[in-house]
Amino acid sequence: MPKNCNFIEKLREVGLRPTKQRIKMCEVLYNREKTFHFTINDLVKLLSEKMNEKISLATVYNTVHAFEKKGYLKEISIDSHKSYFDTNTSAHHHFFDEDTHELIDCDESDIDKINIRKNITGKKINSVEVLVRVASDNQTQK
Amino acid sequence: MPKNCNFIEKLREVGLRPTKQRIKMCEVLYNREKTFHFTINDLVKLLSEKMNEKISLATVYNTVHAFEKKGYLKEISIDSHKSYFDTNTSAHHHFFDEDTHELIDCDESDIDKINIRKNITGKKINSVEVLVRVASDNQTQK
DNA sequence: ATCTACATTATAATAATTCTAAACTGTTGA
DNA sequence: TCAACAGTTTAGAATTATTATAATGTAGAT
Repeated sequence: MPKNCNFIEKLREVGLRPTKQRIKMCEVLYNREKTFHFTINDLVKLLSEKMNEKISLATVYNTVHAFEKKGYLKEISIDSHKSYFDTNTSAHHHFFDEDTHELIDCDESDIDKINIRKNITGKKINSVEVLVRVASDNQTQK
Repeated sequence: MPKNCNFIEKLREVGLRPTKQRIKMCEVLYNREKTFHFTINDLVKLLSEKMNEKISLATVYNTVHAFEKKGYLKEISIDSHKSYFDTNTSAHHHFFDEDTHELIDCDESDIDKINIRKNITGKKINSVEVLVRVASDNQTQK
């Protein structure tokens, strides 16, 4: 979703009713310079800061999943304890900083096209994703 | 860990006390032809089938994590709801069958070496992993 | 303005995992 | 051989993330 677009129209287009909770979520998610990586927890915190009224946890889950289904958000698998989401829904790869638990997008040019030689009969490839785990260089201490 | 090796010695080597639970777990995990992908739930089921006495869930968690820390098992991130583990601890990539929720190892030759052009200052690359999601080819129906 | 279908909400339920404290068991060394 | 200790196992409680439920609220069409 583009920055500062008409969120009400955007929501209507995909058949989501533009409620004030959803509009607020759009603003928090998409009105920013860079793409945004977050967990549900991050998002709930941000929302309760930026909203005067409180928003129900269930609504955040429901809306995030609705957005995911409509292609406004993408889920990223990094660790098994939490779900991470990404406002950049195009096919792209990630760095994951194991010190800070931060996700960083890769540009197209950062990683060469992946060439898959294996073929599984009767199955088609849905996605190919690379996760590069990085950590502080000087881990010798500790 | 090699198949049919002396698990008692292996466990001692890394400072784990060879209890009967741990030895049984080694047998279930490593005495097989191919590498084994599993969730904690899979493992608990298998163990309770193959053991006369029951094994505590907590013990399975503890031991899996002990094995992971010692490098006998590797955790794989696929979906955020469950932890998957792999008895193949070398660097390798995976196919994930979204229909059956099965993990399949890639051989060295299945995917070309990944070339990372990006560099994050002060951080070193710990791992580079590719996950290829596949699903049934004829998804037109339904 | 009213109606209706869909949304939101608080709360309960579930699922995966971790914690806890007591009982148990390999191992070490007398 | 056996006592003692440190590391393990255990059942169950606690925690955390997520989903389900059912009552209430609200956007949008008539």
